[in-house]
Amino acid sequence: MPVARPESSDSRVIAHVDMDCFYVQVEQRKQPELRGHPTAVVQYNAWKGGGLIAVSYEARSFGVKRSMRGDEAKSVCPEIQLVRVPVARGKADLSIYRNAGSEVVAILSRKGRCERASIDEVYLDLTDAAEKMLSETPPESLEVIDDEVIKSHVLGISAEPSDVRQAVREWICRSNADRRDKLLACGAFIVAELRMQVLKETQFSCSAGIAHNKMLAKLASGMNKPAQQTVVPFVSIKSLLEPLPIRKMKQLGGKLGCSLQDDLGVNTVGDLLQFSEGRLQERYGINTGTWLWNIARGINGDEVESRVLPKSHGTGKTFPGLNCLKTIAAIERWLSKFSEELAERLEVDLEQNKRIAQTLTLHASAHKATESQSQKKFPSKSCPLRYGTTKILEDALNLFQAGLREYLSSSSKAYGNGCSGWGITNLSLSASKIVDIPSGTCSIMKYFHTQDQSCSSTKEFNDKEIFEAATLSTSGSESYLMKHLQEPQTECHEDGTKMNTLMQTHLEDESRMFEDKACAQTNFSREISSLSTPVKKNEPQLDSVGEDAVIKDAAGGNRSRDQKGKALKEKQGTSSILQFFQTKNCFQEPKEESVNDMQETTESSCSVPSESGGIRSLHRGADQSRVDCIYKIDEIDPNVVDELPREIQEEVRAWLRPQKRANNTMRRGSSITHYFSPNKNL
DNA sequence: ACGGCTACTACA
DNA sequence: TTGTAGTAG
Repeated sequence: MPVARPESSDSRVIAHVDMDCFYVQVEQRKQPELRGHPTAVVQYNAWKGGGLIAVSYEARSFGVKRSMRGDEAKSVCPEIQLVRVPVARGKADLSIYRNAGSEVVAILSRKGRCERASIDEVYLDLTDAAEKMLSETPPESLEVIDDEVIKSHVLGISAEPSDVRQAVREWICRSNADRRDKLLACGAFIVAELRMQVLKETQFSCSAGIAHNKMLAKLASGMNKPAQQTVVPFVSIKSLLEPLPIRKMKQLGGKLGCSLQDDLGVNTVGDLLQFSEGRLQERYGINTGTWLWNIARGINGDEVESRVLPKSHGTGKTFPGLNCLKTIAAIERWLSKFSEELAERLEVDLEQNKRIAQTLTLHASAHKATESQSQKKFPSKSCPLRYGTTKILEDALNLFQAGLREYLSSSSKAYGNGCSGWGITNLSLSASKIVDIPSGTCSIMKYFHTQDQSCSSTKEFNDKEIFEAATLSTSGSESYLMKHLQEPQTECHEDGTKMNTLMQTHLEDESRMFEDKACAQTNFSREISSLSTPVKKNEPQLDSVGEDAVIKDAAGGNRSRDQKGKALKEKQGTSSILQFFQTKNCFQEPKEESVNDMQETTESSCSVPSESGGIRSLHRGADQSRVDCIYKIDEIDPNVVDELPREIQEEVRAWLRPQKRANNTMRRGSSITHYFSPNKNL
């Protein structure tokens, strides 16, 4: 449900930029011979020529519509060129469009706050830029005005068609105009400029709306397409909205809009004006009621959020009708592909944007197989996200099992895994709760994060530990590196349960110690501690440097590191120390024990049944960390450090150096050891 | 149950 | 916090 937000100002300059049939343009750039021809992008081709997801304007003029099948489009427009969406791992892969969208965002974000609203839509807050222009080079002072500005559509301008251009020119340059209009005029200049830049640098055309808020800008961007822009002056708002069918408004295209029509007889936005705020609140709740009252008047306080990156990554597929998945084996096959794609995208996000995702969620829809399940929805399930394809797969499978168990629980009969009882028609996996890695971690992060895929031993709970690719906590009180790049350890505790109880007391000690001895830290650990989110009182800031850490190659260390290093170097072009860390390649298929091992726990905030029928605790705060990959620190040839970029050489040397720890008895067996000890609860 | 895939927000 | 529902392109 939409919610009302106070309006910070009624003279902001907000733009909504909408790419024209974006997927088509992306394909036309790739294949220029398609330009000018009726073209559509279609995904999958098996059934009736696949479904259209983007249609060029040439094709639209033939009556081709989105959501037609490919065959249908061909019959309406025989010369249409159908371009298939790329397929990877047996499913549609939209990454080329996502990446193209990023190109556009990079340009549009130059002039003000930029919010990526979808793969092909962006909101801009150009208030500051417009005010600057108005004070420095107001439109009335300009001698030449770009044609792209003159071609703007300005709502409410009355002129004969032959005079429109002149009327727009005058509106833009009026020296006695309302300040709000002048700001919008400046916005029109800025947006025209941006759109030209986008065209020049990406070859993509776009349309835009320029108004005083997001809602109006969005409305306007769709009014004149393709490759045009539309301005909504303040005085035109009323006449724009009054006759507008209610369902044209964003957020009112679905059930809410339907309810307004059916229950209140509201067919246009103007019709809404007759209802008091109280009445609307009565019917739709405080928030939505106020929101409705506001939008009827063109009031919308939504801020343009500064966000150019997505808040989540997802991948999934539908399996309609007889294609539904009926066995765990089939589920696993697909989850495996999804895990791969997700891990890949997360990896790119980490590398490019220094962000990590914290939550893995599995969504599914199920076929109704029995009456008892017919109404029941397959529940979605989440758990902490661990990086690496195999870990994601392992967790996803557990989430699925948990969901399935719940889904089937109501049915009178107990269904086995066979081909009985259920069929999955939609399955997807997503990664969310993405947070930035604090700056300063990046230098070293780059060199270690890539170990994820290769680092997937499931004997992890019994191993000594040093690195963890990425794991997470729900507490948010520890640093990223603490969770991911663990210090060498001095001890290995096998009993996670005991450790947990010990931890509580040790944490406080550790916290005090940290404050006292912060300067004794190595560079490496200093970086670690600098990463920490601001320390709250009583929240431990952990720090520990293992003196005699044993770092071993979890793969067994049979090959010399030089061999392994060379092999990887050629393949990946990375420095050898990194390869050393990467080459443990302790790639193992998940073993059942890894799940069956799980002990029952009573304190978990979220428990899912494990395959063995035990309970697997998912959110355990600080105890999330596991470590899989182990190295012998003295196996690292100090010379390879020279191959690292200078900015991290010191960090690594300090870390490799035997620690001088005069007064460090507390460190041995200190809380970090417990903190990162094997945790059988997870 | 053939409009597939993705992603966001609000809410309980 | 996790999970659901609604919305949109």
